[in-house]
Amino acid sequence: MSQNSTRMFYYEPRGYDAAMTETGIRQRTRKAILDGALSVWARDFTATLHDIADAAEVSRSTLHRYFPDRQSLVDAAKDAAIAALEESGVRAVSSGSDAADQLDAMLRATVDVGNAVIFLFFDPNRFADIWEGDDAEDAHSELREIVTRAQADGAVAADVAPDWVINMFYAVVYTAAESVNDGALPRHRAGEVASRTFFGGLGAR
Amino acid sequence: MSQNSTRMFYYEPRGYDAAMTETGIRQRTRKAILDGALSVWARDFTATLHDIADAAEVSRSTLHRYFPDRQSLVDAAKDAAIAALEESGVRAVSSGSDAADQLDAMLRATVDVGNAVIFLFFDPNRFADIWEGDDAEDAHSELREIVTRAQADGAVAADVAPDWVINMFYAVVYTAAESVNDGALPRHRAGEVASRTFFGGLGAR
DNA sequence: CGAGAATAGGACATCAATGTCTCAAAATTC
DNA sequence: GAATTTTGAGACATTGATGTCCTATTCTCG
Repeated sequence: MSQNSTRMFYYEPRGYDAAMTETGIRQRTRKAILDGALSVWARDFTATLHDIADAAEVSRSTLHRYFPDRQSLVDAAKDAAIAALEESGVRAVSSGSDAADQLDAMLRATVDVGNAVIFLFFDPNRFADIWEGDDAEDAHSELREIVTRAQADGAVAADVAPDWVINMFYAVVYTAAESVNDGALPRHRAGEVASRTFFGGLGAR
Repeated sequence: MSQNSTRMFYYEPRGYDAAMTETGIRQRTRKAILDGALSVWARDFTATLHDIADAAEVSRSTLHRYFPDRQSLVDAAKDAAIAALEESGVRAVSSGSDAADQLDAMLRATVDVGNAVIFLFFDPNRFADIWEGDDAEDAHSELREIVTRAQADGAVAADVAPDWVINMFYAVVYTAAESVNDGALPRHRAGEVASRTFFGGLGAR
């Protein structure tokens, strides 16, 4: 036929298990896009795929090669956020048995994935389908258990409700994440600053 | 010229002071559109002008006749929300001098304008330009003063921080407003239910 | 270096939301 | 009930986001 004699492979997006069998480069690109989506959408969920491609320092073509349509990127970002959050929780809890240490580790770990937290929880309607039933309770039960124990140990003020501590926990995470996004706070100092603020305000004197 | 002999007036939108010099009908239509915008945008700020026209039971033409573009409706809705909120606060404070009565009245009044609260405050980035400086503090200072006085009177639990009470105040308002929007709670019972829940949880035993 | 892998960039079609305009019908008022 | 006001409905142009496709260029790794 009239085909050119040179090779004409234009590399197509992979199938569902793409993330499993990808080369190192593609894994890094995929991660960059997901990170960009998380940080941009955490601040404004109406942001454009163009905005996300920019944030990920990738062309829009490349973005579409990895995530054919908007929804698939939303789903992947959601999964990535949940995975990051769970991983950070596990890491923190296994940092020792002392409640105060665990709480501190959990705060720093959560600040590290602050964008994931904001992306997932900021707008209750965004992923309302996921949090129905007891899932919302379960998500916080581990943190609540640690907080209660820390209060019993005298490491955290016991004259406020655990819920108040938990609300403060997330308030600090939110503020830290926004400051990092704004560039007002260097990422490597975020955990330390958040911890200092949290315990300086709530730690037993 | 070639003009038809019959009258050809197609009534145009009015100028900036339209709301001042309007007839009763137009005032009611304008209010219906603003109410629709508030209730729809409180739940989802990305909602379409079509959605708002539907909610207001008005055609899209009519909506555009009153608010030429999206931004002008957003601005008008914002102004209406602020006015409603301030008016409800004034009404509640002047309901007596007893702190508990004032707090109860303020809660019921705020539930009445729940959509305005959600529309204005739900997404801190939405109207970030308004709340810069001390305005955010001032907006809550009156409520905080009443709460503190109610705690001193023994009408509200004093072993929690005033901020926690204020957070609960808005949490109850949010929940009530959403329930009314969902149809799960009749509007005329919202104030009563909110008040009962709020004081049943926080009132001194 | 050279083949294969990956990306950038842009042309293009599509779609949904926005905004404009016109006319007919309904509602209101006198 | 006639004049005036107001609305509903739809046709239309515009715009921005999305999604597809093709090609040249760059990168990576043996």
